[in-house]
Amino acid sequence: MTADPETTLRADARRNRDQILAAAKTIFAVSGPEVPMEEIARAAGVGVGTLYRRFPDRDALVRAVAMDNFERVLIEAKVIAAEETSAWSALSRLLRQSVELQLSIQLAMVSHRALVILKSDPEVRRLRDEILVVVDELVRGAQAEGRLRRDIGAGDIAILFATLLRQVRAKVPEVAEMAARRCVGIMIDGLSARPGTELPGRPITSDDLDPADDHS
Amino acid sequence: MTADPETTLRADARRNRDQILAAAKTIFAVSGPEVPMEEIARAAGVGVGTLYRRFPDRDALVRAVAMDNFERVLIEAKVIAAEETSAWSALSRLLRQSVELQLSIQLAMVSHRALVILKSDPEVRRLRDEILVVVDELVRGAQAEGRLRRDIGAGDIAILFATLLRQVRAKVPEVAEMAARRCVGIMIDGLSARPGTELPGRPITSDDLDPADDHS
DNA sequence: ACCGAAGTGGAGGGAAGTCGTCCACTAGCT
DNA sequence: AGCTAGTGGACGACTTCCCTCCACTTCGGT
Repeated sequence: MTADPETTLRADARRNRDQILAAAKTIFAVSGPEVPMEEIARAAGVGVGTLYRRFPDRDALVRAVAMDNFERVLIEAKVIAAEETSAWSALSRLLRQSVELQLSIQLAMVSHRALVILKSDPEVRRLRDEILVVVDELVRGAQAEGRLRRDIGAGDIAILFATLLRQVRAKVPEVAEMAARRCVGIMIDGLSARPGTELPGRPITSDDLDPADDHS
Repeated sequence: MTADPETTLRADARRNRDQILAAAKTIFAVSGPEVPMEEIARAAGVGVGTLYRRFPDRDALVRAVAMDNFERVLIEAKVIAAEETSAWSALSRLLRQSVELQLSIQLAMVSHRALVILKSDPEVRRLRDEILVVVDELVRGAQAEGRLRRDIGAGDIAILFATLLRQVRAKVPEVAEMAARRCVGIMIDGLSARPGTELPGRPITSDDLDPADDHS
């Protein structure tokens, strides 16, 4: 479904489509999935008309962005897992990269809006689950190696990063970016095994994150 | 300015005012300072009319909430600092409590909206600065004790917690709450001194957080 | 008990912002 | 060179939120 319509697209249209996707990814990442469509269009250097031609409505765009990102992350995760020699180093490298990769929205199922949209799309869910499987393996692996604290689940990590990576504002953009990177660093240290304190509650698994069957 | 109007208020009015403040605090904490006024009114069990009678506009409400919270936190911080025997234990206890105290918005100067509002109010700033002074002392103290990693500033901590404490959604509310608590735990561990990895950039100080002289 | 002042709720006018359509125009492809 | 896919952005409908206003209720002193 991703390869089909892309091939039949005229060259310039194709380019625009990619730009829209890229712009949307960035903007969604910092401002959530509810930003005005026009802003996305502007950032992509196209008109709203074009945007709507390509993605019939906001939901379609969100879905597309999610797909794209999940795919990228999944690949990245697999590559890293293959390259690194230990699960722990793979995990921490993946997390560090996630700043650039804007893992945020992707895991950020944390946004209610995005959540309901994605929930309905089995394909997206499948991808997401695949990612979680990889992460889960890394987690278990790193724990087996004795590098990752044992009182933790993949869900803990997901939540940690999903919430952390959004919207760190500061005086200057560079500071904000640095801040994000530092936060990740601190968190990774917090994750590593050590004689340290015990966490309250029980490890949060990926199941805990599943889209709630919402009542509202 | 806080004691004056409260005393002349009729008993029921007083009660309503408090409920509004409490509701606003909670709601701001999870959804940011831009939520519809009506929602706050509803949560407080009053009509919008009442809300507006007590706080002429949104800004006034935000200010009031900030004042109230800053005051509470400041007191709390001082008490803790006095009770605990080491700066590190004081710091980590304060941070742990911040979940309940919803330190979020207060430090969450992170929200652009709140930021500009509070920036204009010298009284609020004074309070905020006082808090930062206390935290700064704890940070330095804990570092002197060798318990807190040295490559960190009060700003790092502020950012860490401000971003972390907002809106952790999950299947069930209890899980969300637990998740928040666990995140804090992990972060505290990440903050503690250890042979661990070095952080990128330089320590972020409280100055870095100061309201930007904004161009937008 | 009673009454005046203080307080209350929520309907509704109006401002602001978004959405998605539509169509005159441009530029790829053959 | 022409046909057609593609483009941009003005625009009307609609939603959302703000805050005012006023008929009604409640408090608290006498």
